[in-house]
Amino acid sequence: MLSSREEIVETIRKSGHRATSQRIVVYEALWKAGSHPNVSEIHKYASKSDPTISLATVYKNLQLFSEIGLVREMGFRDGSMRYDPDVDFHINLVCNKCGRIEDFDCISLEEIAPNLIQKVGFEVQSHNFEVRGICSRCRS
Amino acid sequence: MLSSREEIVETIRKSGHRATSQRIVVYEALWKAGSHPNVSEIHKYASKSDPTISLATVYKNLQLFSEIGLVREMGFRDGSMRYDPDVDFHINLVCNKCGRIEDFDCISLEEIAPNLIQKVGFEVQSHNFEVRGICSRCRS
DNA sequence: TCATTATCAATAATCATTATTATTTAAGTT
DNA sequence: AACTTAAATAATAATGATTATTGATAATGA
Repeated sequence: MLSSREEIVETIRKSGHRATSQRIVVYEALWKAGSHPNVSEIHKYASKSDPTISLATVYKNLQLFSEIGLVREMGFRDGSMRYDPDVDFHINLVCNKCGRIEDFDCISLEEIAPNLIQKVGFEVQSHNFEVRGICSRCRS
Repeated sequence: MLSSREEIVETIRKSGHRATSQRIVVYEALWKAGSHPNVSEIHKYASKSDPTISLATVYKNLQLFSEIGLVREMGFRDGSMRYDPDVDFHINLVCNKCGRIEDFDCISLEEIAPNLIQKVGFEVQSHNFEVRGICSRCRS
């Protein structure tokens, strides 16, 4: 997580984009909105800081953040996209009953599939590792 | 892959559902439609066997197949759902440029995250392991 | 056969996302 | 500090995938 406003501004600038107030608001909302939020949840939180921020702006900036590696997109069963600000490799345990998503740390992608670039010529940019089932709460 | 019509019929019946001619057509179309097709591609192929089959029927039956483990759903960036009839654990290498999806066999989920059920009480039902980047064709 | 119930086709409705357009603004330049 | 201009924004219309609805049809069990 980029903690200070200056860090966020710098990261966005470095990527060749403008550090607008809306972008900072969206990035902060991403963390406030809880675990793996979807766009409307992020928009809800962003609206608290900037009541006039448009939904389209939230969409666009989440896309930008995804491109510059600040967030990870997770395509979802219900047709909505969710966003995970933790871009490190891990498993998302998704409960099929309650929909809750739990992070689970595991061995690295390099250990699971070593040398993808040399073996099959595939250059890794991002990853999304979902395991679906029933969580502990729903089982008990 | 369930190769014979009898095998398909039996699998659907065992799950407590009717083995209608439309279901068999959809299941067969799933394989004919090539690698990781989306719903409209599957519908296109199903229509060749049954010209009156409805898009909604294809949707419903793919959902059913997913529930009974005959197919794996893959939520996608473009908002459409894709279907992978290979339900064994593997990595889907998705190219961000051309959209092509390549399968990559790797070590098992049990080796990556042993005893999920004992460790965190999570009961695994299905999985979707996506690694995105640039494929060999697009890099050269 | 008849009754029951799942499934079906057709299409309308929904909802997430993207495109459009006129306006505003960040950030470099003078 | 004012000027310039491409980039970003707000508001909203358009798109497109998916789901809901409804009346018809067909499988299954009594």
